Amino acid sequence: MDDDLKVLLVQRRVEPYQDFWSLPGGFVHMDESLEQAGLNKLKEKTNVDDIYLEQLYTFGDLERDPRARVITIAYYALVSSERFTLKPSDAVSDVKWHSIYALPELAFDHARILEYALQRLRNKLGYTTVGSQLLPEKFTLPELCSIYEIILNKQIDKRNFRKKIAFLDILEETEETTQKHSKKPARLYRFKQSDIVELPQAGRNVIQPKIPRSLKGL
Amino acid sequence: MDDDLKVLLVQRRVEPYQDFWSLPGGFVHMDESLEQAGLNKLKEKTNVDDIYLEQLYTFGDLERDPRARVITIAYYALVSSERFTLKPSDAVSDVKWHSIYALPELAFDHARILEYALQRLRNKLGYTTVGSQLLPEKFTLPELCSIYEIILNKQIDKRNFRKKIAFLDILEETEETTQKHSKKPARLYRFKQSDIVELPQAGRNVIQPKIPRSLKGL
DNA sequence: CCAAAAGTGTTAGTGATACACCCATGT
DNA sequence: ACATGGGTGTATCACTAACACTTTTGG
Repeated sequence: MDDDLKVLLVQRRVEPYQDFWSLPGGFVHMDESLEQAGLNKLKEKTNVDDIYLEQLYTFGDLERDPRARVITIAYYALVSSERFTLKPSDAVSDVKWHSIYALPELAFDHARILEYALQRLRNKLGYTTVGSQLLPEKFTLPELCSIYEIILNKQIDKRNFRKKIAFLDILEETEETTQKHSKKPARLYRFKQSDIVELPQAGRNVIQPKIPRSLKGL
Repeated sequence: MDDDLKVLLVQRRVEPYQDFWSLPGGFVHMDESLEQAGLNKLKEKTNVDDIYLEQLYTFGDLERDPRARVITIAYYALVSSERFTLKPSDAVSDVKWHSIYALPELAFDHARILEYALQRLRNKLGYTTVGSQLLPEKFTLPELCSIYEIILNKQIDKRNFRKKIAFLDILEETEETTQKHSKKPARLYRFKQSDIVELPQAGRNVIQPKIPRSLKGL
């Protein structure tokens, strides 16, 4: 919880794009499912398993890698960075979290992949409970709200937010409140279902960027 | 235009799944982009090029094909079936359009792929102009409406539909009307932009299944 | 007692749905 | 003249967005 949306990047030790930052990845083995392969790659660089990966898109343009034709099946996941202890592997010189709003220049077409991922994440936020991945089991409503604010990169009205969440009926109150936050204590909540669920139609578009009527002429 | 949503399937001549119907496909060559590969495969079986393909999803489970590990990068497209003349290739015994609402048993995990595709298509219909792919350049509003009805598999109120379309401001009137449809002639329209565009936020959910409030508890 | 964050309701506007009749043509 | 499909308007309801003050705690 440090109020930023970050991406895990690894720094390349070898050409091409030596010293550039890139998305962690590797080859899919014959005996791994795609998702399992993603999990394995991730485990090599970090210490997390038991994490929800979602397939993003498959990138297969011919010029993606100057050395050879490479097809990348991109996955993404959300985690609290607290759950990680990074461990650089041999092939890379460094592994680090980077704010998605202040990225270095990336290797290959990885900037494009990230852009696509961010867009997807923002959409998903509107009709699923993906946000749950970024919080501990129990959390406060202001914390949940700030997940939305950080990912959507805009301010959200907290009264409307609370109303919407209440209507969606996806949380349950606990008896506990925060302490020592040096301010007024906040009630802790937990998700009724721990996995990511689709919101009912009526409750979609939880919070989405407002687009003025005048743009209708698209 | 025969009032049904159909899928192009090929019948397998060889094991496994001999005589089963399956989605057309093939291997991606080293020097083809993924989309180009899709177009090429399609061209082998039909006679269309110049068609908009969209990547659906990449399926990579280990048990998909009993012979070997196969990763399938699925694409889908929409076309008026009139634009096609089918030409069976050597590897298959037949190529045919099948109503998506009355499919035979399919080879491999192709039923699942199709299900996924239909779901995606229905969603896209709500916030893009994909439907345009299924119509000739000039078409009537009832025709456009029936595209929605067929794909969503439900009735749509034509007054609300016309209102919504007008508001979206994506069509332009032509001077022409239909003739000889043996009934009252209908005005012909055309899309202002010939490609698929995203609808403005305000105009999304053109037509979507109504979900009663009482389901809010997901 | 002051600063900081938590918590709480109402109103106005906009988009969605439901619904029934007249019109133009071909036969 | 009639059958068929094209075309049109209104009223209600539900969701969204905007907005300001009080409460609780720690220092």
